[in-house]
Amino acid sequence: MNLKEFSARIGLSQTTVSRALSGYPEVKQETRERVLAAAERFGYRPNVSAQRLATGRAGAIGIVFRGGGRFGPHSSEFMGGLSTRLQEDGIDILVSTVEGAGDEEAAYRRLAGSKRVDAVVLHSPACEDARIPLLRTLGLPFVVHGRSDTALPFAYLDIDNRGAIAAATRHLADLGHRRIALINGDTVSTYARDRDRGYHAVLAERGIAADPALLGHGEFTDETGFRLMQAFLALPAPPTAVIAGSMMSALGAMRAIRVAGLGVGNDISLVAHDDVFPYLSPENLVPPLTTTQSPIRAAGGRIGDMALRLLQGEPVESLQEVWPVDLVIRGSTGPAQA
Amino acid sequence: MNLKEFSARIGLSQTTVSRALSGYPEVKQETRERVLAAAERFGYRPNVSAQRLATGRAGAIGIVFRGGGRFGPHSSEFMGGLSTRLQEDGIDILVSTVEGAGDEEAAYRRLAGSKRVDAVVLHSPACEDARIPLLRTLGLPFVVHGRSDTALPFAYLDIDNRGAIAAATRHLADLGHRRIALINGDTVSTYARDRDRGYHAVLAERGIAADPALLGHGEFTDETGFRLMQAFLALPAPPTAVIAGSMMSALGAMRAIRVAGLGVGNDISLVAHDDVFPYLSPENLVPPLTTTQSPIRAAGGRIGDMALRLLQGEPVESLQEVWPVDLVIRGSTGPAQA
DNA sequence: CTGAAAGCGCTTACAG
DNA sequence: CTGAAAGCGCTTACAG
Repeated sequence: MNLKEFSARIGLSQTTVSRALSGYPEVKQETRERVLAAAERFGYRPNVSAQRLATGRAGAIGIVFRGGGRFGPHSSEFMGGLSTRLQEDGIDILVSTVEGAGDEEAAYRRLAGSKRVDAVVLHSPACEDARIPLLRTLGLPFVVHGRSDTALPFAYLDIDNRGAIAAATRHLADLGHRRIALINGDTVSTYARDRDRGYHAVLAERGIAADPALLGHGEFTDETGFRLMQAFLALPAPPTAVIAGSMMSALGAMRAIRVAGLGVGNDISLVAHDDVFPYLSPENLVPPLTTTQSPIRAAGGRIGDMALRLLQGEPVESLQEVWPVDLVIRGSTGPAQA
Repeated sequence: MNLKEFSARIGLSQTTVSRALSGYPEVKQETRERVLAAAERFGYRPNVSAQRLATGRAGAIGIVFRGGGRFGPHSSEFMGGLSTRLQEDGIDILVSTVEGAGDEEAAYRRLAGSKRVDAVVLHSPACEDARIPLLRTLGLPFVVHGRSDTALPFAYLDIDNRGAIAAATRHLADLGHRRIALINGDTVSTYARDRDRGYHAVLAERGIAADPALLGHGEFTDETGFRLMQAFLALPAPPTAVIAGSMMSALGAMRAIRVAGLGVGNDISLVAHDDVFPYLSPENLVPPLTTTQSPIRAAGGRIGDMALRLLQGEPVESLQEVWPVDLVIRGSTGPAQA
């Protein structure tokens, strides 16, 4: 049933019915109620394609993932928060997957050109990210999950990566550790740079010489965590503590520690950054893991919120947030062994 | 730029331009090339909302998730495959999240009523799933990931859950195990029933009495795996082998085994069903895990394919597949200890 | 507060 | 092989 039929059936014009359904103020309360009740009864729902064409709004927000749709756990949790939030406002979320970074530009051009989305969420920004000027050129509004160094302001939500890793490093230094390793993410991302900075700042603050051999970069997987930790343990002077950038890396690191016949928490202290996955809790590990925690799911929800506000015309300057990160001390960190 | 402007610019009618761009056969080759080149040069792309309204096709496929968007790793991998495949054909994927099962019906009604999607993918079916008759009533085409007992045929792709767990159980029995535990998924799903069946069939075949205390059900999380395994180990006669329904459960089970001071592979054999996650490989665990493996990502891709074919009018009877599952033997399974 | 009608940007049956 | 025009199902400026 379409609007024409439906409005004929209830003896009102299409105009009035449309307005009643869309919540416009100029409809009499009684009329609105009648329309809503009838829509419910007849099961009438406006055709979204027609609405979108008529209003010029796509009613959707886009997000592009590299790696051919190999969503990691971080992306999934983030998406869960984002889509749940956007759904409240009836906004669809359009996921595009591309193979490499080179295809990403084409994806944005396509999204913008075909008016398929009203805005996009940009994630995993590099320190100087070419996608930001591109989106500006395309006139496609965007919210960044993370930060980037740019001349012009933009909407973003980031967590305090620097502060988080600084807190973790400081906690370990307080326990007497002097050889502290860091398993960080890929090298181009701003978040990895910020974490490196937090780490180095505290080392300097405590008069600990930074050893490049104790700093590793790689994907947030169990395997990378394992491999990097094994390399650390094979050093002439292995670390007595390690900070893992994610729960996945931490699982691998724990494994490497055990394989080496060492104990987590007594021989080697371990802190992980936890993005909070419902299926993997740090307090359930043995020993329970000390973490810096920040639910990436909540960040997804908040970014959905910000995207909506951006589309309502809020200036980007008021859409910039940095979330603090808590350090939660559990059993995996302890005094440095002599 | 819209079609009117664009076609005026290149001196052709909207009709011809539209046909050239959509690949209709009646356009002269030379004209088509001219149009495509011009579209590229001017950056013209048809407005998708207008296309959708004109054609009556939503150009999108829907999928509904329960649990408020708390996507587990299985959903994510599946979605990666699905969206990558659909994207090849320019079909969007529309994710709806609902809280509980009760809200799911409303979600389908909304998707169907507003013509937001052309078809949906139904997942995690129960043995008798009310959503199947509902979708049929709504006239919304669908492909099921999994199977369900229904009178009428429908399109589906499932893996051979029964055969997979039967193979795992048989492998353990061959190694001399007589007390084999199974950590299965939730109880209502068809896949869990099929796995139970495969397990029980082999126990019967080998003359092993089934002990209900060795059969556990729950979410595929690290925590559930841990909890169930601890319960098994606390039995008067604990199992010497265990089959975990997912890699997540297996991680938890391994942890429980270690916490009990036992070794995986020597004291307790472990087989896991592996849906293949890029960030967690069974061969990287210590010991490497024996698994029944079936990439859920590939299943997502294939289901995208089937959905497309369904929309092209292929009969559901030709859209029914059951994938065999391989048993890959690694170090986590060994001879039963006396 | 309500309605007639134009317009959103496409596709496609029909005519040539 | 190409084009003029109707139609997809809404929204909304304008008029009353």
